[in-house]
Amino acid sequence: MSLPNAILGLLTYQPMSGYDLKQVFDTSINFFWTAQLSQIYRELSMLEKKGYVTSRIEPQEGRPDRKVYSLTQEGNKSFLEWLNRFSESLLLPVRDEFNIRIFFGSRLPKEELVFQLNKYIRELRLGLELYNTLDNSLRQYAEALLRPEEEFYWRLTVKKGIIMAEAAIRWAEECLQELANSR
Amino acid sequence: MSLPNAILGLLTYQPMSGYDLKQVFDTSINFFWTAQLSQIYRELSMLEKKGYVTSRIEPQEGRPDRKVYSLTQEGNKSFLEWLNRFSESLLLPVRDEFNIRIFFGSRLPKEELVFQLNKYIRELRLGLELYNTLDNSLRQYAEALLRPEEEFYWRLTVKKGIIMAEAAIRWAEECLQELANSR
DNA sequence: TACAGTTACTTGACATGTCATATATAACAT
DNA sequence: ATGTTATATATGACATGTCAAGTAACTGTA
Repeated sequence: MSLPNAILGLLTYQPMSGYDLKQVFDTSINFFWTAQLSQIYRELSMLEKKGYVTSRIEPQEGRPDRKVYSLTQEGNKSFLEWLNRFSESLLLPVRDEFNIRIFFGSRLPKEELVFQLNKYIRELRLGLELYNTLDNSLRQYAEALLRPEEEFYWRLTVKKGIIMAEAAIRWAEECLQELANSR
Repeated sequence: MSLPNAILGLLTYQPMSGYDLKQVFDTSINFFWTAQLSQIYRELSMLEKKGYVTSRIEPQEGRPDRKVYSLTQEGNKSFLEWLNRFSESLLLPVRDEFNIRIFFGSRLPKEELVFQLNKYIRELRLGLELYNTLDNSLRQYAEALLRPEEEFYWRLTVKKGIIMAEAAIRWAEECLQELANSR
């Protein structure tokens, strides 16, 4: 139920096409809930069937016509209901494939584990850099979407990404330490 | 591809029924990769079709017969290949529904946000307690599965759970702080 | 004695997510 | 001239995950 509601939520800002939505996703929600274009298009047609959005074709010269979706009153109502209806448990099932490999770590050569842990750390550091540059451009993003009052909350979600990535780096470094000790 | 390989990995310890596998899951892998019984049964029959496991019916008195699955040589080979084939990117897409709601936080009453953040912290603390008691029982678990040499790696996965939960708690507390400041 | 809970296995429908491919045109670079 | 990237939408096959219910018989509790 997250993706359709994330889409409805973004459409509360302004009418957008599926392509537009993907752009906004990639610079915001994508960091904690990924969506592919194909999924967005599918959800949009399902939301239209339910009457939560309406579409309007905008002819364009030279490039394919835009299909712009707008939120309906029922769509807005449904979104706000979802937003206010926090699930029983706020802890969603974690899916961490990297941890599965660590779980079976005794079957891997230690050098391979050390190599992969270092690679993991490198990738997390790249992610951190991305979050930090994103953090700087948040204000412009808020202005572009005509939603300056959202900036505060967007900043909180970015902060979570940063804190979690830093924690994962610390964990991986401890793993390297313990692997070195156990040799 | 994670679930079938997690199952194959557990079957390297000893032959088990789907029900057994679920028990082991619930006390270990479930913390970073959840699986429902129905999923495990489905994967087992698919793995059998591929020739990665074989099954044998163990008649039981009084209760339904057990269908015990054993790893084949090809199954073991396939598992080890998967284990050694780390994916290009070690950072799987994160799915954090709680963060979606924070993203749209301006649409929620502040008291509701504060309430949910506190609930989030409480749940994470409960999770931490669980991890800590689990940590103490890891040795017995390792002995029960006749795999004392795995304990070291299992402990690393538990450590990740603890570190990540602690980080999430810190984030939520910072959110509460910032919400209080912004009032 | 009735009911709930546990052991054990299975199926079906559905929801969600991924990957590959298709169409079409403009702008830009090699 | 040719190829790549960006704009824009869409579909199909498949993989994966969730939810609900069904069968069957024992064990423990009220």
